[in-house]
Amino acid sequence: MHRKEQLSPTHEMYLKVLYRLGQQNDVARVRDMAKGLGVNPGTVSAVLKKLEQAALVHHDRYGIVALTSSGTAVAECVIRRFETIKALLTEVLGMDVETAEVDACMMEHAVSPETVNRMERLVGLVQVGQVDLTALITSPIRMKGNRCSTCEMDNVCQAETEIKSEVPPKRTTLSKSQRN
Amino acid sequence: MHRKEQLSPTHEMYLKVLYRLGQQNDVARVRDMAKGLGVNPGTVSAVLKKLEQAALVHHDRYGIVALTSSGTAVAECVIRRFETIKALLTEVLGMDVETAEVDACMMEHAVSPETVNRMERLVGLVQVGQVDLTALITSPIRMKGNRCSTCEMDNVCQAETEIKSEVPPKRTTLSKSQRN
DNA sequence: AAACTATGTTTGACACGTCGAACTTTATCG
DNA sequence: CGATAAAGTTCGACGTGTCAAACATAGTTT
Repeated sequence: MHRKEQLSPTHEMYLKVLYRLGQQNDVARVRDMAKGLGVNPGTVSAVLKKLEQAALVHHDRYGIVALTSSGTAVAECVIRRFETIKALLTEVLGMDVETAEVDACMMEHAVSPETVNRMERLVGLVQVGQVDLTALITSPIRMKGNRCSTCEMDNVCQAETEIKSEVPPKRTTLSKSQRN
Repeated sequence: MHRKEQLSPTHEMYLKVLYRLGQQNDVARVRDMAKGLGVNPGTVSAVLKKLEQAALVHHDRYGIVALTSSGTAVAECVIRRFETIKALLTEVLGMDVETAEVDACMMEHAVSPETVNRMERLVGLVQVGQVDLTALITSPIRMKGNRCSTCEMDNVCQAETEIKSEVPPKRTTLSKSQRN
């Protein structure tokens, strides 16, 4: 079974935007994509050519753009990854939606299928109320080494080497094994 | 406060490898980096030039390569991200180490500082035994939409459109931005 | 239909990260 | 020391993704 070329993050983004546009506007045009991607129309034209060669989109000159069935499948896959990561960030880690979306949009191209599956499950558990970590995670009790909030500010990180341990034992939600 | 240029994933990788080499071998040379990065020595030479301009490494012609102090700081930051994500994947989601490392290596360039902080905290909670999700996450009970394990195999995803739901609607933050 | 405006395409240029091959230095060995 | 090997650099080339500007087409107006 020949494994297909891995799509670049860029191409995944193009497909994702195209999918969203299809949902919203029913049809998508080059200009919409350019807008949605924050990119030059000329660039869209160029990329569309490749996407068409890969049979992921249909696009006749000066016409509308549409996903093929495999393009749709890929887009849905990307969107699933995005939504899963976003949900993990907001619902499990308690991040704000804006940051979560930015992060998810970068991470969505980097996760393996199995990771997505497990993330999805974790999110499900939280949504179902079986697990609630937000309080714990966002509580003011800081753990050692937890101090990189301005990390990327200037690409310098205050992190220390000994990052682990030092949490007050305050058991809450289901814990099955304590190996400490 | 002028925010520094964001480093490319590539540059972050170069710094990370350099850091690791310094730890292991005490000194690092171009050939080591090339090996560690799976890349041509000529490429390393080229990239090193930029890294040097950015004052992240020292490198005199035909000599050894070393991180500057800011290079070291960046490398430590990247490594912290890597270790955090890896720990999340293995210890929280129960992934195998190999996959976790591959995933973490891609994701490490995509997470915001705050996300890392929270991931770190979650990992801490699990390590301390306050939380244990592995059994739940990996249990055979499959949830709806949890079905993309072969997703990237051929870039086609079996995921259905209705991936969500079946879980009590606990939040509604969804329909905020549609361009992501 | 002619003009004008929206939209889309092409072209030439560029930065990045990469390669392979030719060349240069440095190191080592006989 | 001088020859040879190992390591590093440079050079020319390439694919990707991007832009701006020139050009082409389609769609509306009048």
